[in-house]
Amino acid sequence: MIDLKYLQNHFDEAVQKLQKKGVSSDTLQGLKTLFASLKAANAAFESARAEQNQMSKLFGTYKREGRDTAELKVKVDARKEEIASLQEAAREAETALYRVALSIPNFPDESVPEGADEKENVELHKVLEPRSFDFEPKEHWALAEENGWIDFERGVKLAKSRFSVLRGEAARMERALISFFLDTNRSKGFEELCVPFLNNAAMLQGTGQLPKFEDDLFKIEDENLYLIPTAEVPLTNLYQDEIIPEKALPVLMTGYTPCFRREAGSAGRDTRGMIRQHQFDKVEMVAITHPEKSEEVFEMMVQNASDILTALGLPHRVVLLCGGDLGFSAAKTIDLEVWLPGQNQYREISSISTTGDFQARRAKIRFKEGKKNRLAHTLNGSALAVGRTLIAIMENYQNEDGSIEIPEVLKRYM
RNA sequence: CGGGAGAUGUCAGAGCGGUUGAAUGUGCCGGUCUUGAAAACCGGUGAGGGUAACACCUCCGGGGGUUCGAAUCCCCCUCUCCCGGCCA
Repeated sequence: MIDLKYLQNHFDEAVQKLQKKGVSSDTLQGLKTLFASLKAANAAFESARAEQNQMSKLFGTYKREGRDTAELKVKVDARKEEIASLQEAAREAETALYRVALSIPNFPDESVPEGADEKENVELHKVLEPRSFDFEPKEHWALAEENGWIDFERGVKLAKSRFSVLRGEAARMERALISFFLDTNRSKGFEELCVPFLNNAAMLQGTGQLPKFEDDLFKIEDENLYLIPTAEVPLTNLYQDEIIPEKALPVLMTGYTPCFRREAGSAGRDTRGMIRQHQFDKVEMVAITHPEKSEEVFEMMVQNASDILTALGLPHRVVLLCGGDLGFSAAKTIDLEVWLPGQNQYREISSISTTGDFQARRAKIRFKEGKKNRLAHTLNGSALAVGRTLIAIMENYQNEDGSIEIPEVLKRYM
């Protein structure tokens, strides 16, 4: 959630910043008004309640002194209804405010370039030269079929479309990649965690998936739980509603989880192959930092993900997202796009974001700074998306006969 | 899933319906003492909102109710622990 006091005191700046994310000034004006209404309603209710409390306390005094309380009771009763309605008004004001506030995206960081969509993202640099092929490189689904690595049909049979089954060497490589990623992250100081793949609504609200993006989630109706769309949800919310000692910062976590996404808005996109599935494996990094240290940790996370790709020998480029392409919670995002020779293009394989204090404010993740509690910064990033790495290896390590080499660093895992 | 017990501040653990936001112990911070440390003693120490700072409001698992007034009484839910069933 954005800082409502900031919105109140620096309205024009706020409008300007959120323009990059397509939020109208009318919406923000409405939010500002709701915030003012809440404060007014609270003030009215609280002063009425204060009077009531004082009168109630008198009963104790009167009784001890043996005085009659009948007159006092009449006085209190007279205001009862009024106070109840003031309380109701304050509650309604709060509900109205949060209904809007929770659906407002985060402010983009100053360093985020202007732009409407992914076409205006800025390539920062490339790592590794794509190899040249003396034959026509195939796309991963063709290679998958030739090698019997991915069983798309039976995945659909077991569940529905956009589910698939990895078989044999592919299944082993999936497992090898997970281990390789976790080990690498651990060597950079990230604690490895194994977390629930179902989280409750409060957690999904904490990281920003709810209330706005419920349609993108798989929900277990009977239990009121959601399949996580990314390990960012459980890892970040591990510290929801907690106050972390300053010396424990930064908290660096990594974990492997499957991720589940309805892909509600992407009908027709990437229907072929394993690029976009309802279920995929991912190893995630999450950091909770002191606000002054988040930039530094962000750079480290980008470097780490890039280093993993480099270690695998996968050519990639580092891209700074423009304002229009930023996600809901993100203040700043860098994508790593891996080269897919079969598709002859770069495709996203990792996305590293800082949310500033946006998620921390929602999830109440704070730390002790001296005597004061302060909102932390939260960051997250893939290192890496496992299925897409598998695809990248297939396409980059293919031979003319359709066979696939195993990257050197993975050999000890297979 | 069935039966019993419980949910209070870092933790432990009190709390007749009214000066209890909460005894006491413990932990932590500061001070006295000490060459230093320990011990002892003194003081401070939950969160959110609000304020220039006070005041003030809210929070004793969550929600609702009774009452002038609820941590204390009633109802519902959730969670934890113990017993039984089932089970990786």
